[in-house]
Amino acid sequence: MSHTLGIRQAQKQKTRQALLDAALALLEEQSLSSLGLREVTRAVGVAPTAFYRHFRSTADLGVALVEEALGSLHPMIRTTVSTTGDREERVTRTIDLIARHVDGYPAHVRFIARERHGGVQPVREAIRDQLARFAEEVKDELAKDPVSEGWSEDDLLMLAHLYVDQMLSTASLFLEALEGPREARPERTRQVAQLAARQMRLIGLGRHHWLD
Amino acid sequence: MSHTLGIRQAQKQKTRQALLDAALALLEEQSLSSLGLREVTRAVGVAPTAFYRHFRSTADLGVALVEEALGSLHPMIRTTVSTTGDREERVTRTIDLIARHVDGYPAHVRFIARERHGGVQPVREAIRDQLARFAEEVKDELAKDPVSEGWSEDDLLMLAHLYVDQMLSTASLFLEALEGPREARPERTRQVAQLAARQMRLIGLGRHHWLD
DNA sequence: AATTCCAGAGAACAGTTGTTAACTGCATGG
DNA sequence: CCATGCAGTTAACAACTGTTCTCTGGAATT
Repeated sequence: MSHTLGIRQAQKQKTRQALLDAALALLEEQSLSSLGLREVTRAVGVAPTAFYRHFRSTADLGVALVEEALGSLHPMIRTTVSTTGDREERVTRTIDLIARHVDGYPAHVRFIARERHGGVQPVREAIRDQLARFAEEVKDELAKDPVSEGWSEDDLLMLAHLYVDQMLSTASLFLEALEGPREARPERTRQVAQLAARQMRLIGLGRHHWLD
Repeated sequence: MSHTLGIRQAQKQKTRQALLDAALALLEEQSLSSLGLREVTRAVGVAPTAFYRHFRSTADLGVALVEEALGSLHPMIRTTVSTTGDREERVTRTIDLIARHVDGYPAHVRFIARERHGGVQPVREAIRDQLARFAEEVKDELAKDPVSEGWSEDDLLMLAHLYVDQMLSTASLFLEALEGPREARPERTRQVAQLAARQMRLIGLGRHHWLD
């Protein structure tokens, strides 16, 4: 199925990726709506006009970044929600996985948190769609759990959205800890993990008494 | 206590407010990090240099907008959380109050949601501080409730943050409904209210079984 | 009534932006 | 091997940006 790309296509994809990477780096200290096309090409070391060979506009590049940041996350979601072990263990495992992801891809996390309500409509929509897909997947996994017996489809989706929002909020807090003063980092990370654990535990409790 | 301002100070405050209003309007379709000082002064109808008489930079103006958008919200929070009535009633009353606020100040809500994780550090910090103050106030109100007997201070604050995040998320959803196609607006608003009600109900359930 | 103060105006600055057009050189397919 | 395609370059454009300095008119102070 996969076809070996010619030298030409390979080089094109390479600069395209360089543009995406440079943009992501520049977005650490600004929003997409203020990201200039020249700024990006300058960082890559390529002529401004080369940008148009890959993207119509910076908004278009933003949508591509959404794919990159969230597209590869689906398998992780599935495995996370459906991990075995007792309830407390699953909570800590989930939070640990989030922390690990933030550590590995901080720029991606920041981009999503920032542009989810950002000033560029197409990007907002792309993020909303991806998160809705996540919620659907979480819902499917929740449905398999015996605890969900008797739940309506609406209620399952409501809970799924709550979980997704919670995960994003937690990821954002981990990121803040990561950006804070170096010496306070471990302690702050611990605090965030503890807060997230309690909140997830409380939501889990509400879940178990939903049908009372 | 209040002193009648001279013509001079009054006129100054008037243009200052005009700058804030114009900025807020311009921020409906972009982020603060891309908002230009000339853009704002042009919208108001004053010379670009007049801007410096009121703000050091657009970031500075952003911080002022945070005060305007969130500063006046504290009394509302207090009265909301401490309203009487049975649990179901309190949930719907709270959500109704949020919806009303979004209706009345949509630009403020959008600004806070957008810049909370936005590209301008001082503004992010200002919003974080204000939200932390909100959480403290919610915590104080929660502590008065007999349900909170035996709760640790940490757990109360954890729940307070969960509620604050939930409120902001709900407000943002109401805003999206408000911005959507005119004909789908009532139905979409109803859906958001229903979703928020269920989520708050579930959190409330978790709260009541916290000490099991 | 004379003086000080200061919000806002005006002009100019160097530097930036997105977009256009015509080009070059090299990998590709006939 | 040669003709075509196309990623990236070069140059130029009008428009825009934040910031500085100088000036002005009228309110505030004395």
